[in-house]
Amino acid sequence: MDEIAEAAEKLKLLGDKTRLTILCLLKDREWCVCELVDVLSISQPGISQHMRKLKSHGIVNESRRGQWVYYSLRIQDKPYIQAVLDYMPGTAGTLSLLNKKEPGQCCN
Amino acid sequence: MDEIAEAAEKLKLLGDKTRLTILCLLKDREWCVCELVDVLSISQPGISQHMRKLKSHGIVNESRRGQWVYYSLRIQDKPYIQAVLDYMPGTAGTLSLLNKKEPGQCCN
DNA sequence: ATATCATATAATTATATGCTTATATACTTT
DNA sequence: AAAGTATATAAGCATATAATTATATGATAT
Repeated sequence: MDEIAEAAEKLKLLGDKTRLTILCLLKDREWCVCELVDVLSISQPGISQHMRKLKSHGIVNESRRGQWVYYSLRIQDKPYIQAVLDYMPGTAGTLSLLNKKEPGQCCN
Repeated sequence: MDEIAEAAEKLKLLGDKTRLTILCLLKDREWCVCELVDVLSISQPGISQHMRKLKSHGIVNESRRGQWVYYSLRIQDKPYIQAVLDYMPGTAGTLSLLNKKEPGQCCN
């Protein structure tokens, strides 16, 4: 697959409101699935499926700790994704767009 | 629509191989529809529909001159789109990915 | 006016996408 | 081992998307 096709595939992943929101939340810290469920208006399997796509394209890291699964950004080697996220709100700004507070203690 | 939703909508436009290729071709000069048809493996109505989407989101300018319609980038005010395209090939590199030469004199 | 060329729109179709509910897997605690 | 909690997978459905073909619009030239 050529350079353009590969970039298009990644950009398509960013081109979904829910996924882009997740990536914005991940800008400042890792999040576990239960926290994302708390904050986004979508079911747990919905979150899970989005994370699988992001993971399969190498955009997030997965880390199982105890019964929880934490996701974090993995975009050091993906400059144009970094560039996009640089122009997007971080955790706090995204939460306020969602009219949500930092999720409580669902995982610890 | 909030900031994230709006960005997602624009990124979705970039997340299609054909459209992203068109934007890469437009990096260095304007192109008319007939040239794009020459170079991309897609029908003329296909091109037309992609250009309409790009135009309706303000990503390209349209300029009718004679019987031809020329499109050019309009991304000065869209920094993250600029950033993405900065990492993508320009006209020449894109043509070589497509195994095509500069289109001949279809419009003049 | 008519013919020709360039582009746009409409209608259709096949496929992809995002979501939901139901169920399975994995880990932890008792 | 059994129950409880967190996450993942599967199946199904509704909508969106990108392509095609057919047709309409618009501009130019004879």
